[in-house]
Amino acid sequence: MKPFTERAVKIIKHIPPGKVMTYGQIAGLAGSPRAARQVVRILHSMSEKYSLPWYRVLNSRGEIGFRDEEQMLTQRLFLEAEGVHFIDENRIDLGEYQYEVESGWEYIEVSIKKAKNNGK
DNA sequence: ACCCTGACTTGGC
DNA sequence: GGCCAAGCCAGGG
Repeated sequence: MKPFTERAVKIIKHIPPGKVMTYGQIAGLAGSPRAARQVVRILHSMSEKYSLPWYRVLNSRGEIGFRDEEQMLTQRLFLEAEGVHFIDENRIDLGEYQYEVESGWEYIEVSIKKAKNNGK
């Protein structure tokens, strides 16, 4: 797995319950700000394999990306189960739920290490 | 090795 | 607000 992919996977796994991140935001933190589509690819092909909380990733407008009604509903139910309130059929308030990372990738790395230490 | 696929984002009309 | 084009690229067939 390439470094970008590896970092993106770590970031996605690191999103806390009840919070969301956008495709572009993840791409930026992983080191390639314009690679939102790669994040899509990762979610599409690796969610199951790496147990990713895929439903916590939305587009830059705070909407669920799926066009398909059933998949969209599935994602919405996952989020609502974590307390996320929808202001529209498929849209949430990013200002309220977006997981903001202050200082880039380094911060994520530190947080992951902390989480590991807590687990010991 | 080439080709296609993706749930995207941003900036510029 | 909408439409368009460009940027991005690993994994599977």
